Amino acid sequence: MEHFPHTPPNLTKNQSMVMAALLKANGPLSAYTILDQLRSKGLRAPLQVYRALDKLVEYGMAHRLESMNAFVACRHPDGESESMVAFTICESCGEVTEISNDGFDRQLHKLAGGAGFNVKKSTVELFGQCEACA
Amino acid sequence: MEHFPHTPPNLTKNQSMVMAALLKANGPLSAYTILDQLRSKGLRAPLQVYRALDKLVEYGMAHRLESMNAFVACRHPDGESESMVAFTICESCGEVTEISNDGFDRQLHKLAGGAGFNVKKSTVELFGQCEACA
DNA sequence: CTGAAGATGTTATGTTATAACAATTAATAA
DNA sequence: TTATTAATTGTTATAACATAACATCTTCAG
Ligand SMILES: [Zn+2]
Ligand SMILES: [Zn+2]
Ligand SMILES: [Zn+2]
Ligand SMILES: [Zn+2]
Repeated sequence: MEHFPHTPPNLTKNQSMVMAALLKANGPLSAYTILDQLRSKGLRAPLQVYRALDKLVEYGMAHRLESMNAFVACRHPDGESESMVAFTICESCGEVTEISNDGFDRQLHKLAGGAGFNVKKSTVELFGQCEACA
Repeated sequence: MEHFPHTPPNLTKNQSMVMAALLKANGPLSAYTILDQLRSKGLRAPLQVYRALDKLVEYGMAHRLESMNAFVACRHPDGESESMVAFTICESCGEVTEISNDGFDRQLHKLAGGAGFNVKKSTVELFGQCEACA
């Protein structure tokens, strides 16, 4: 839910540094990995990273991968729905991609709705093999 | 994937104790909560619980909720598909339910397949309000 | 300017999970 | 049975992930 890619508010110093680290990474980063990368730029404590990540996730500029305790920059492909987000995580090469689809979003709400449940936020993480590794 | 509810192999002592703790709980339990409950029965270290949980998850008798770092007994409703599992997690009362659906499973594979991804295992966790709390 | 809200810095602590190794028990086969 | 192997258990220590609490500083509307 609340997925607003490509909508960068004015980021603070710490938020900018963390966002830059996520953008230049080729895959998900843990908060502590980010911290290590930014120690040379003055960051010293986990909280400085977690606070920045909280905001970036709130702004829709980053996502948390629950199954990996890690974070990625939003790579929302243009032309795809912004409704719901799913991630594919290749177990061979570690590549993570972000996909979404209106139809799937509706299916998901329908599935839950059938059980009387009103979905506000979803975590969908798919493990398997990417095209290159298959 | 590999969801085999109601297929209990012969469990070992620790596995049985952990499974019993999950079954009598009304919701998800963290490994450390399980440990505390089973200290009186002789368990002393986190690994004893984690090892049992690993097996129970492998057997399909329990599930790990990635977004909560917690575990639940499989409550797979009879008559539902065993293909893929989704969880609803009520943000008001904490109730967790397990649902699955063949159509949704196909949709999910199709969505990923469209991106060239072959899904082997999925994590779907839905947050919102249950019927009673809505 | 001034007060309120937000962001930062820092220390300490809480929570979740695994490494490494020794000992024991269960299953299998000669 | 007995040797061999595989699985499970027990234990200590440590790694990895996340937040509490509090003081300080910055931003910005009124
Ligand atoms: Zn995104
Ligand atoms: Zn791959
Ligand atoms: Zn189940
Ligand atoms: Zn509820």
